Amino acid sequence: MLQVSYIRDNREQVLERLAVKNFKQPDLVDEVIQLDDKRRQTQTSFDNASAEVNAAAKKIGELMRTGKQVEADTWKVIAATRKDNIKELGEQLTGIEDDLQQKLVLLPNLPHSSVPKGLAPEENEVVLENGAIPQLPANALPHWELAAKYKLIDFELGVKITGAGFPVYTNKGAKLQRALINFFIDEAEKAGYKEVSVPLMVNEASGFGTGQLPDKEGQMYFVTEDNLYLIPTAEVPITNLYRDVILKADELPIKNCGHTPCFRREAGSYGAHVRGLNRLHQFDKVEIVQVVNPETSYDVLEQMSLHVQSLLQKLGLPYRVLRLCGGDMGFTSALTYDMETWSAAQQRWLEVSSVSNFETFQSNRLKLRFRNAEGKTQLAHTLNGSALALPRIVATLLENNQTEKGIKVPEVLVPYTKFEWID
RNA sequence: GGAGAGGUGUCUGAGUGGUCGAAAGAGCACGCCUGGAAAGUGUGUAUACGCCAAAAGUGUAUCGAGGGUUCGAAUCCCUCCCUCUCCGCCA
Repeated sequence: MLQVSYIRDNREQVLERLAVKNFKQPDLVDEVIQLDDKRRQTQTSFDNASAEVNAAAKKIGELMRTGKQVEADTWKVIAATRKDNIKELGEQLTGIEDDLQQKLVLLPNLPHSSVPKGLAPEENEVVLENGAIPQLPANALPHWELAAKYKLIDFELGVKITGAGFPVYTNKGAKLQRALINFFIDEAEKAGYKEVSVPLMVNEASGFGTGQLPDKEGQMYFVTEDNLYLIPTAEVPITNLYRDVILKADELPIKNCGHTPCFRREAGSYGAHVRGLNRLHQFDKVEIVQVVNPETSYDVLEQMSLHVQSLLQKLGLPYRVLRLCGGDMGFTSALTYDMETWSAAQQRWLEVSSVSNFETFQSNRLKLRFRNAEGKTQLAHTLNGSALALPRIVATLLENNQTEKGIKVPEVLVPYTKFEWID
């Protein structure tokens, strides 16, 4: 959520930045400013009226104590007449605040100055490409066929017990999952992230804090009986650990990592391009999250990007890094890098990670602050990234490493899988 | 699921209608003391919003949330949420 004070002081710039994101309702900006003007006026009236009544109440207290009953009664009458006025002003004020809030949550985060303008994924900027694109023989199989051939994943069983998009991993497929999770967590810890294990369901306040609500409730599974959402990413519980927290400056940066399953409804996105592991309702992911001093957040973003890249390098996967254009960026992000690996059998890039700086967009909702050098509270910056999401990594590993003998397990994973070949 | 207790500042914890943004202690920060430290001692120590060019200052709100009674509510009443304890059930 953008800060009203910022919008008020930087109207032109806000409009300019929103245009980069192709934001469709720029009028909201002025509506917010107007509502804020009204809010402040009303608050001043309310405060002044309350101050009068408070003073009268105090006076009555004194008069009562000194036994001046009659005089106290006359003040009571005066105070009573002000009451309706205060009540009305108070109702006006909360009404305005609600309106303001409602409009405010519709405004997306402002993109960083380096974000390219653009509407569609094709306009994302390729920052770099790394790793040789493997040339597979003509009879190379896509991962869903490999998964069947080597009995690694049983999609049909998943359909039976739950439904489409909930695969069952079997044999070395299950082992590979666990190996990747442990590898990713170990790498994150080496990079200074502290592991946390968090709930997989969150309440509404948490959903709001990281920006999933009220915007994207359709994407999350909702447990109606208990009013809880299944997490679409560990970002939600991990970042919300710091909701309503004021940190000391020397507690920054906070670096957490965690593995969780992620649940996404992915409503309306069925089709050939989501075959196999390409898009699932449930998948595993290791997430890295940081809470940092605003001065350092863009350096941190680069570090996080490099961390994700190092994982892909160690796994020997060819990848590219994209700087998302305004139109393809998420609602909450100021700058996002997507990492994609080349899926050799499908002949396409698959997104395996997304690393974002949210600046104060989340922390403003979370009330996540720190005490700065002047001793004042200031909103921290939050960032997160997948490091990494499993299914598409599994997909490319299987596809890219297939040989006539079987599938070669990357060297770095062997200590975790305890086997070198899937055959 | 049944029965009970309770939600106060960073924490412990007092506070049953006015002098309460809130005692006391702990913690923390700064100062004094000390060769240095501990102990001791002094001071300070919530957040948000408004007014003000800004600092200073000042006003308002906030004692789980919302509503009510009252001139006045942490304190009384109602509704909701949450936590804890015991019993039951169970990994």
